[in-house]
Amino acid sequence: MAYRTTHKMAERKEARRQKLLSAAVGIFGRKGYHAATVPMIVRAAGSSVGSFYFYFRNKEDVFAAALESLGRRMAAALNAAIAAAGPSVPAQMRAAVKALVRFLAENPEEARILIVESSGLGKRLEAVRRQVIENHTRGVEQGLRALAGQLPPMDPAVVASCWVGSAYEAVYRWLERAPHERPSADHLAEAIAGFNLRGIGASAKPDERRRP
Amino acid sequence: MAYRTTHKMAERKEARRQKLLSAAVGIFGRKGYHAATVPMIVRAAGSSVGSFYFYFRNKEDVFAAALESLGRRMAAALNAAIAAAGPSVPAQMRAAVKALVRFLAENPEEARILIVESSGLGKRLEAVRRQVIENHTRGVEQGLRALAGQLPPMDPAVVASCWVGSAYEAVYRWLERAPHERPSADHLAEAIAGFNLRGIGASAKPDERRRP
Amino acid sequence: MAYRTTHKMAERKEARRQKLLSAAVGIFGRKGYHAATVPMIVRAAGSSVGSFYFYFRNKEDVFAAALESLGRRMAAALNAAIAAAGPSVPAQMRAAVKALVRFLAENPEEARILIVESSGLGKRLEAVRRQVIENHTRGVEQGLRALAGQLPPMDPAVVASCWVGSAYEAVYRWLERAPHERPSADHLAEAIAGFNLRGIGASAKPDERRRP
Amino acid sequence: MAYRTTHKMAERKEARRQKLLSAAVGIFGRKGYHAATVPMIVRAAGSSVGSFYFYFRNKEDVFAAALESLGRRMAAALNAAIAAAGPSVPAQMRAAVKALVRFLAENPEEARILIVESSGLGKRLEAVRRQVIENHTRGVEQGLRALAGQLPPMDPAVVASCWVGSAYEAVYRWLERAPHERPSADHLAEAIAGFNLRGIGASAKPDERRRP
DNA sequence: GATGAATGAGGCTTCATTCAT
DNA sequence: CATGAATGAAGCCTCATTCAT
Repeated sequence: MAYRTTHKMAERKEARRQKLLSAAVGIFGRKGYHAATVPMIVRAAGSSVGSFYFYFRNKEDVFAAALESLGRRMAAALNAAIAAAGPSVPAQMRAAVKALVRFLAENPEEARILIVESSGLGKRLEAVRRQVIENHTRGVEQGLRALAGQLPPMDPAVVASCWVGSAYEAVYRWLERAPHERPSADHLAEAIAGFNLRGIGASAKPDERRRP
Repeated sequence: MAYRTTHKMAERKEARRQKLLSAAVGIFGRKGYHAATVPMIVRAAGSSVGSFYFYFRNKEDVFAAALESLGRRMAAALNAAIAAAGPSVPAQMRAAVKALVRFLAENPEEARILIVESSGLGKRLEAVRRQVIENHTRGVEQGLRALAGQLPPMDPAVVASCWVGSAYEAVYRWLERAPHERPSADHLAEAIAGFNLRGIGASAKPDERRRP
Repeated sequence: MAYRTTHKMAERKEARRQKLLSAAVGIFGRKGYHAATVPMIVRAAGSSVGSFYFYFRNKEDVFAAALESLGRRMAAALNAAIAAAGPSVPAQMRAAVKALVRFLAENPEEARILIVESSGLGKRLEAVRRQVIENHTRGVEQGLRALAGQLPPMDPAVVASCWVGSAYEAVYRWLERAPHERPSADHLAEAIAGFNLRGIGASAKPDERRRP
Repeated sequence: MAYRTTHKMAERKEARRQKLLSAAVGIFGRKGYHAATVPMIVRAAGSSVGSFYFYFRNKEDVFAAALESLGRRMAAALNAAIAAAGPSVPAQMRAAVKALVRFLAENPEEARILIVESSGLGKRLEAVRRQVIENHTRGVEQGLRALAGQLPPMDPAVVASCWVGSAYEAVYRWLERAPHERPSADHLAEAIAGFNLRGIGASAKPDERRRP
């Protein structure tokens, strides 16, 4: 019976950690890293500072955890979209862009953490943030290399940066607008995908993407 | 009569202000807004806290001043490049991208202020920062509208964001690399310009840009 | 279960607050509001700045708390004296004067806070300070109105001010003298009471106070 | 001619000093000692900090000067009133009260400096302030001693304090009210004088004051 | 494990005062 | 003499982190 109790305890423990983590995401996304305080987070989580420091080494630590969780979830979303897009690399890339936009649009607090509120936080955190973006960029870069022969000559590293940069900036600006006065997330995704696909020299038309 | 020497004094005054301002740019660019402290700035400027608060209302104020100066200088650089590029709009846009990259490559501290080290600035400062980028974006948007008929259909607002986003992100990533292991700024600019011009559906080849 | 010991903790908490508060009273009474610094107070209380700001919002806040506690205790002392003085209003008023003098003589630091060390407190604090005196004055005014028919005609509002002003100033001057070269607090109280009772036209002799 | 120039210069010098001094009175009376800043004062005087420190040793110094000037002018007003009141001591004392009230009512900023804003400013200034009030109190005390035989027995020192305390407090409270909702200064003065004269056991009726 | 009181380093800012022009 | 830029000491306050209960 002991291990069962232990099991439940572990579950509770993890649950509490998650509650703190998601409260932190909310506060960080809304206030930014510096304006967020540990008391704020624990209040939002219905917990206590003591608990906070039991589950996380320090403030930086939750932020990193938030970023990492975000990275995992984003990667999962992208991979799922890519897998569902069939074998055509351009189609995959388009699907990935759309998945990214949808993900960020549905998780605006996390989007803010990734795009806005995590710059300039010092070596450690900047590294974690870049990790997320680098992963993404690297994925794009691979796609580009796979298509190398069929595209105009270009520097894949730079162009991959352009690809993700254009997406993030466009989403950022879109998020800044009041929800009722901005186009749909799908329209946004389409526009970004079009720009990027044309940018790499691939056909930009969504309906033609698998045709010969 | 000594106290009438208003002229030289005004010069010295302005000089001191500039010294503080550029010291602030340096610190902000290197450490970020939050990690930068007023004592750091005044030490770097060879000045004193008292002087600092004589010339600027507060820390936020210098940052805004830095950002504004940066915005002005950047706009000047872009405009000069555009003016020199002749009447072809695509040529102008290409020239602007190259000027932007060159400017940021030559002023890496200011680039960092604008792109990286600016998280959690609070409404006011974030607005000033965005202003700089918005101005830029708006310029691009105008270019796009001017070319409307000759380009594939696209949402100019979104595409303008993509345009500047791709540039900033690519420059950012370029700046992160050690100076000796990165391609030349010109190569970078060329690659970005290529991507962007293709992205909007214009010819991407630099040599064709002025032909009818 | 340890963390359930809420009772003892609450006691300790209140004790700590009280210690800070009374240390503050001491410093404020000795140095005045402006010359008193938070570090001084916490040192006197054997506490820390952090704790100070845990218990009080800011320096103004402690001062207000000190003033309010003082007001309560003073009112209690006056009311007790009045209650013990029997039904004769003049006797009550005399008793109140004596109680006031005794209270201030026994709490010289608080007396200083109330009477002397309180310049330039800003609207908010000055209002709290005046509140204490106003309460007192209002009490006197009520007494005067109760006696209206039996006294020479007078403006009760002004006369009430005179009543309390004479007491505070006399006490202040008395406190300024070195303890060994001043008359007894009782003598002082008697003299003030005599002056004030004569001032309102009531019999000033203590022994006659209850006769018809 | 030289001495004439010197003369004029001395005049100008004195004039500038006076301008600073009266500007200081205004600011001190309105803001209090601590909230008043040297820049504020010099701006109000149309002068400069440099000048300020030429004419006064420091901030404390102007405050003391303001207080001293106030003391002189008040003493002059009281003495004039006393001289005009004829030989009857009670009449003189009544006249002095009325003159005091009138003076303070006509110079509310100075009244604030004397009564409110100069407490708790440290040894030196407190001494200057007390000087002003002590002078006044001493005058009252002398009157009391002159009347000794004709009055009920009382402690002249304490009673003199009561006398001035009642006046200052009543005036203070009167000044706090909005100008349009307070009784006339004369009414105030009459009420205070009545209280005080009764308080020392002298006849309180103004019209009977010179009768045998 | 949970709690929240306690700590103190360190940031921002003000302002009296000085002194070169 | 006038001016106002320059200085820096000192105060208030925040908040990440620790630790006794």
